[in-house]
Amino acid sequence: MTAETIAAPRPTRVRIAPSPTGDPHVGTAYIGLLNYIFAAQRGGQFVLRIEDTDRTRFVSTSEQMIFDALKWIGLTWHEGPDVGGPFGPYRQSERTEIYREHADILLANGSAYRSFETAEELEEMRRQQTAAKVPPRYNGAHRELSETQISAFTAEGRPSVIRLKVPANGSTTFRDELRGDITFDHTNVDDQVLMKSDGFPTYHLANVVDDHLMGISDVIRAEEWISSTPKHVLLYKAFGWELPQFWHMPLLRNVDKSKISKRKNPVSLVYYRESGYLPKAMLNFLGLMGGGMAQPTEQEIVSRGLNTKEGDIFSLAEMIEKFDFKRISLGGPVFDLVKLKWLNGEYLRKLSPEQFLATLRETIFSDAYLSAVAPLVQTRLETLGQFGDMTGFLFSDNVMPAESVFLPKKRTIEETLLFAADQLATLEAVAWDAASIEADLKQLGESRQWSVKENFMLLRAIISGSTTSPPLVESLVVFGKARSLDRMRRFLEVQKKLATQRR
RNA sequence: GUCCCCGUCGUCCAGCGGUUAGGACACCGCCCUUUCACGGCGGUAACACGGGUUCGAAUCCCGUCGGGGACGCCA
Repeated sequence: MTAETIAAPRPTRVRIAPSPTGDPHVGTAYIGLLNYIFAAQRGGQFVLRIEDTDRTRFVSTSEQMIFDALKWIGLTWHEGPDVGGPFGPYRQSERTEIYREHADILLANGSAYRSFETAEELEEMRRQQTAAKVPPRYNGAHRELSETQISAFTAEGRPSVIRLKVPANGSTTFRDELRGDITFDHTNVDDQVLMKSDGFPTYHLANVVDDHLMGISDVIRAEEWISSTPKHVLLYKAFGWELPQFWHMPLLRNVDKSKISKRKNPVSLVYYRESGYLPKAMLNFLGLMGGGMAQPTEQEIVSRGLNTKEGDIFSLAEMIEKFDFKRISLGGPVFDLVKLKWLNGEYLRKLSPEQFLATLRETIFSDAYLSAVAPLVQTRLETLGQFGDMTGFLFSDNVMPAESVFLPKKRTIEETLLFAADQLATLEAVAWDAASIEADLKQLGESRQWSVKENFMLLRAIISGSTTSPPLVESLVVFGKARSLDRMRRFLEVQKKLATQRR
């Protein structure tokens, strides 16, 4: 089969489909921006769909944070859970009946089958395959189950999943608009689970069904999806649906070129907002990633009297005007905080003194923030001038305690860093209120034989950079989860590096 | 390990068969300046390697090497 599908002209409709599993991610903003521009350039529609089919990772506050973060950088959408639209609902958890019906269609036409292995059995299978150095893949044991076997399993009450029946032979080729044809041999395409045993669909089914039902013409998503695209193509074909065009964007990277991750780089948009980055700078920076913007030529710079930096500084409107998807560079761009900061500084300097003051008052010196900080120190200070001394770490972007500050007397550096990592893991999982933080931290200390004093002093040092500070837990609450966790992660990364260097 | 994608200064981009390989960030130096920053000027720094194709290759083809991604009842 070939990828040549004569695409009937259809209206441009694109979407982003974030999962509400935590803080809104810079990658979501990046792909969101690209989709937004794509739609704007073609007079199309930009849809926001919430993919909340994994109830184990679901975070209830996440959806609203995603809306807020996208609006913060200046993106809006024509259809979505909050604004509605003709193709709703836009939350996958509200569409389960639709997926069930479509899974039944696949079952009926032989494109999918029921499989009754338990998660443990599958894990064991993968373990053995990995040990034998063969690619971990479903072994197909239940591909050809007879009706009587299926009835028997069902009668036993065994839970089942529905898997895609990938043809044993042949291959699937699809066209990536940036890369050209990409072919996967079917021996390398796994019988993907489509419906989980809890009745929810996996990404692959839900995504294809929704994209089709919502009339999505162009799927613009991150490169990490390339290897599952053949499964999606197989699904479109099994349903007899027209394929969308696929545009796989390069993946944002850490400094070491690996896929961007919170351990090595702040990735929460909440972090950037609360740390005082301007949304315009963030948007501009994301637009820089992967190219796409034609830089002004030497002649343009001269004739239009542009600054030479002009090539790197542009607005959303300019992006819509000039961004060219066919120009995108395929090498994964490093998310370089240093350059982001420079850009942010450029935007800050452009502000009039009045605007600058107003911006400070809306952001890091907002009434909301100050009124949360003030009670922490009111009883502790003797002059107002001490306010800055006591709360500096809550307004700072760069805190790193010396070893003499954070290292408990009777602990080695190794066990201290290990414990700090445990603190991080604990706080990552906790609801961000004083009682929960305190309880979980204390529980961790007990289980690791760390005294309350050692425990809280270490964290105090990491967060405040000092052994003296306003109350720790309250400070954490005020400082916010995104920034607190990031400070802890930076601490760990830096100290681990220093520790290895010493060895 | 298997499959797929990618490969121009440290980083982000420009370059689309003929350029002294260009710009920005970072770095270094000089100027401005009581300091720092801003600003101005200048500098260091790259076509991964090997074969082709061509009069001519960073640009086209193949291979090698390197990097990344995927391989979940996560998305």
